[in-house]
Amino acid sequence: MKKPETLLKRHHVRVTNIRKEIVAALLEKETALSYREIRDCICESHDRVTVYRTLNTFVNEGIMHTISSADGVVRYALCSDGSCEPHHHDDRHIHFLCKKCGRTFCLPFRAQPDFEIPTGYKMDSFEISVSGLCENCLNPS
Amino acid sequence: MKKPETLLKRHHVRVTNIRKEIVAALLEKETALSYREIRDCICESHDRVTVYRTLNTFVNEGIMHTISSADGVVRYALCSDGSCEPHHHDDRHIHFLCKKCGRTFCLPFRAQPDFEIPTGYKMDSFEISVSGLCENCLNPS
DNA sequence: CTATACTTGCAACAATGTTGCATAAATAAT
DNA sequence: ATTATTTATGCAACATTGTTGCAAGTATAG
Ligand SMILES: [Mn+2]
Ligand SMILES: [Mn+2]
Ligand SMILES: [Zn+2]
Ligand SMILES: [Zn+2]
Repeated sequence: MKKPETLLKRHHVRVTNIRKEIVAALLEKETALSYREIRDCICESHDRVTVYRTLNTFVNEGIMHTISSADGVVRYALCSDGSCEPHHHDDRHIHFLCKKCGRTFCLPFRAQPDFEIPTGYKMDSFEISVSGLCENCLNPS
Repeated sequence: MKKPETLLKRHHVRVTNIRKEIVAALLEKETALSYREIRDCICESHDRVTVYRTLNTFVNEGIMHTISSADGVVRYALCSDGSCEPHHHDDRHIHFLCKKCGRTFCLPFRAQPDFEIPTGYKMDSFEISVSGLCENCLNPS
């Protein structure tokens, strides 16, 4: 388990309470979280605006990336070590939305499929969102 | 070129002005449109709420489906004939977002790739969003 | 043509997200 | 350790998206 402070320093951003709290929430839950969920994990006294600004900073600095699911909710997930440079998110991994518990996971990188896209179109990057049942919901222990 | 009225009747929804205008806009542009873009295509006097309710009706009746892109904007696209049943959108096609012109296209169905997802997860459905350059922007005529 | 079922517009509300500006806090410099 | 500088925060205000309840209007079936 990594310390939020270490992570922030490694990315050369100032260490503040709200930043530590938000990173801690993401590290603890181990899933992607929406603004609302993040809000519910941190001290209530922080202003909404500060939360949004913090999340924007994290995305810009390559600390987190956003995931916009089919349900229209934007979620934030920690970038795995070294996978995201500032302003250059590496999107080679797949996102998984569990239909039962509603949690969103970044799946570990696996072999990527090839696509057939029509002639005339040029592909730069792609994103794959899978939905179904997560480990926990499929095999409740 | 199909008539909006025909399309609405085939789906057993009442034919009203706003419905004809919205379907006409989608048929004409041949791309997915956001609420904002749709609003700019139709008569200004229609109420916002009616636009949203119309779009919801269309999605529920299988006339359109939504696309939530990486930019967080929800777009609406006509379902190709027979591809969508009410409440049961067929998501076998790929969505393409052009980085230059910003337009979103539903690509015609092609062979689908296989995914490797980690053991323990069960996949129900998936969605693929590709971004890059569209026909028009790649080969300006 | 009339009855009825559905659609519309309006008012009100809630959530998300942004900007400008003064104050406060974190870090760098002394 | 103290001060100076840079950056972050809180507050007010605003814009946009999206929803609901309700009364009035309209499309369609009979
Ligand atoms: Mn991810
Ligand atoms: Mn589509
Ligand atoms: Zn689950
Ligand atoms: Zn284009």
